[in-house]
Formats: sequence, C-alpha cells, structure tokens
Amino acid sequence: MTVKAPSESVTQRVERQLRSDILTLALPPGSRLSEQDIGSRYGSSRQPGREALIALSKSRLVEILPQRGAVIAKISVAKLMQAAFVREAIETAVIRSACSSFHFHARTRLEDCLKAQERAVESGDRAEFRRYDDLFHRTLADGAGLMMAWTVVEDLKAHIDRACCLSLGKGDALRKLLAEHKAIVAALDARDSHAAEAAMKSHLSELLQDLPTLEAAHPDIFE
Amino acid sequence: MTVKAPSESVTQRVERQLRSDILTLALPPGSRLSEQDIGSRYGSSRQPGREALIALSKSRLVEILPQRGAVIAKISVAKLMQAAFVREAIETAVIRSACSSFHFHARTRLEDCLKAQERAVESGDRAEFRRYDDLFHRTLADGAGLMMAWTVVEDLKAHIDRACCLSLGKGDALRKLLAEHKAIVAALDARDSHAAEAAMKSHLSELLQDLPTLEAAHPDIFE
DNA sequence: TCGTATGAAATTGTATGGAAGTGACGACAT
DNA sequence: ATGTCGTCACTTCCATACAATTTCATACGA
Repeated sequence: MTVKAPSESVTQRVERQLRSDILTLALPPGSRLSEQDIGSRYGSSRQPGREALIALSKSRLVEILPQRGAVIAKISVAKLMQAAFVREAIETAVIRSACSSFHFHARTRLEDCLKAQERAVESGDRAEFRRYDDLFHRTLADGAGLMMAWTVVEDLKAHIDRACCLSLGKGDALRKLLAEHKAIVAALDARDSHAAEAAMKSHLSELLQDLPTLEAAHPDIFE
Repeated sequence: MTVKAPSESVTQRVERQLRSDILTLALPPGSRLSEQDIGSRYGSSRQPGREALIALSKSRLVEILPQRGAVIAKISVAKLMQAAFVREAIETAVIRSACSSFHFHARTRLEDCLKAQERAVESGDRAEFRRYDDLFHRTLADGAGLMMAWTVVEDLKAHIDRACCLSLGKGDALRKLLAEHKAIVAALDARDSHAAEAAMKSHLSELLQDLPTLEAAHPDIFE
C-alpha cells in the first residue's frame, strides 16, 4: 500500500516559486507585479497569485500598494540590520539553551550536516552548502526544543539571504563558514554556553561584513 | 481640506474582528470554522473570510486543515513557552541596545505610557492598561531603532495574551506590572544595560507564573 | 503655458460558481 | 462481528465575473 503523497496546492507552488525568484534576484527588487502577472507567469489564475503576494508581503518581501499593485521590496540596509539583530538575539539564546539541554538524536543530525557541507565545500556547490546551512540552524533549534524560534528566524533570514546572493563569495568563504559551524558544535559538545554564544555571534556577523561593498556595487536594488 | 481617511477594507475588518474574538476567547479554542461561517458571522462573502483565516494561520492562531476547514488553535503549553522564550530573547536584546542609544522623542512617549498606565491602574481598567503595555514595548523597540523586532514580538505575544485572558488577575497585578515598567525605564535612564535586561526578564516571566494553575482550571482549551 | 476636467485602461477588492478532496454513515457481503 | 464499498454532505481551492479605485493621457480653458 502506497502512502498518499500530500500534493502541493497551486497556491503553495506559486508562492514557493515566487519566493525563490525573489530571493535569487531573478525578479529584481523594484519590479512592479500585478496579481495577473504572477498568475500567468506561473500558470495559474489571479487567485493563487494574489494569495502568494499576500503571503510574501507578510515577510516584507513584496510591498502591496492598496488598489495599485505590488512591488518587489528593495533591499534596505536598515531592514537588513534589524533582521540580523533579531536573528542574532534569537539564535544566541537558542544556542545557550541548547547547551543546557539538547536532544540526543539532533546531535547526530548536526554531524550529518557537517559532513554534507564538507562535501559541498569540496565540490564548490554553494546552493547545496546553503541548503545544509539552513538545516544546521534548524536542527539546533529543534534539538533545543525550540522549533518556533526557527520559524521566526527563517522569515528574517530571507532578507539576509537575498543580500548574500549578491556577494561574490571568495572561494574560501564556505570553508570559513564550515569551520564556524564546527566551532559551534564543539562548544555545544563541551556544554560551554559562553563559547557557543560567541561562536554563533561571529558566525552570524560574518554575513554582513561586505554589506557596504555590495551597496556600492548595486545601488539600484538598494533602497 | 481634510486628509482622506484610508478606510479599512472588508478583509482587514474581518481579520481584525476575528483576531480579537480569538484572543478574547469569544471563540473558544477547538471551534471549527468554515470560510462561510466567518463570512456570515462578520457580514461578508467567503473571500474575506478565507483571507482572514489564511492570515491568522500564519501566526498559528488557527490551524487550516486542507480541504476540511479550520479550527481555532488550542492553547499549547509548549508553544506558549517557546513564544515566551523567543520574546524574551528579542526584548532583552532590544533593551540592551536601547541602553546604548535611544531616541530622545521616544523617551517622552515612554513617560506618556507610564502616566496612562497609572490612570488605568487607578480606574482598574485592564483593557486600557494592556493597550498601553503594548505601546510601551513598541516604543522601546522604536526608540532603539528596531521596529522590526516589535513586529515579530507582536505576533508571538498573541499566544501569550490569549492565556493572559484566562488569568483572574488579582487587584495588585497591574500595579506590579507598572512598577516593573518603571524599573525598566529607570535602568534605561541610567544606561545600565544589565539592570535593564534583568528588569525586562523578570517583567516578562511575570506573565507565565500561574500557567500551571490556568491549565488545571481550563483543561478543555489546552492542548 | 499651466492648471484642471474627463475618460479610458489597469489594478485591486469582493462575490460567486464549480471541481475536487475528505470524512461520516450505512448497506451489504463475508 | 467485521470489513469493504458507495453515497452524501461539507468544505476548500481555484477560476472567473463584477465593482471600486487609482493612474495616466489627453483635451480644454484661462
């Protein structure tokens, strides 16, 4: 007997594709979009397009102008800094909490993430690396019994990720991120909450280093 | 010449009313709702009802069962604890940041909040007190230049507030909360980030004190 | 030349019709 | 007694029709 695959609804698919196109900058910030545009772009009627726009406007990726249309949000340095601030506040708290109690099974999944990232570094596959970066942070929250923290961070992360898409990413950037992950896990294993928090903090701030450079290089898509 | 009042759309009104009815427990957790129900309850067609349900499902106040309907989320102790954890992580970080830099004008608005809450305590108006409690915390974030932090907290707070509606609230509870607000402001004025963080922490944990009692008293609406 | 009306086009906001999914219930066979 | 199947009511999900609003261009008049 086959388990029923809970197939994705049209709205979910459109939302996922639109989000992806926004995050990868396939749809450049500042673009104007109508519900109709979205619908025909992804092969649906207005309704799924409308619901996707509403959903993404909740995480501030698009701005809905009442009665007029929607615009892909420009990358705002202020929003970026605030998102990073809140993310850091949450993730440092999570890692601290993880140091006092962490699910055994999650620990082995962390190991899997590290291994997968190791492979991604070798093959230079940035997308793969990023997938497991997400999973790494999610697993930390899960192991600490704080999945809600991850759902909040996930939303904030979207803004940060969009900026990361611009970053050229020198060859050894991934290697550095991986080393930071390993430092976090090491501190977690040692139940050293101060070290873990510090490692997490420096890991997260990593991403904002070359923000000024990026803004100078792409003035049109910044606010 | 009068400024045009940007009148509320039907969807917004329905969403606001539904949210309010959920938070005040006028709609008890566990109730099943259809788009049609919402529409006729608040005098609209199914569409605004649908969009309101979708919106509230994002903040996990209702759970949408695909092809079947929606239910008002039950109060979950686990979700409540996680929401409180994340809120504390964010708000303590905000108050710490506020201690290093805080907008002058926001400081006077804090004073207004305290005064208004003083009056609310005198008249015993809990709703009024709560309104200014929100404004107090929002103003802290605003003054620190971290409004995004407040938008995140606001969503988490919904779950906490719903539980607070159950709490009988002894007469001097408000007085205690007000005193805590004053302690936070005092520490902020002194730029004493450790004291401010501690004051905020104890203020937020205040709300969860009698959670076990509540759960025992209302087993039906807990998960 | 400039400001103002007017009207068409585009867009969202709202309502409604219809297809398809889900679970409940009972008839019926085993 | 139990399990399988068909029917039925209910609901969402998606498409589409209609109404309301905004914008833009254009024409007109001072």
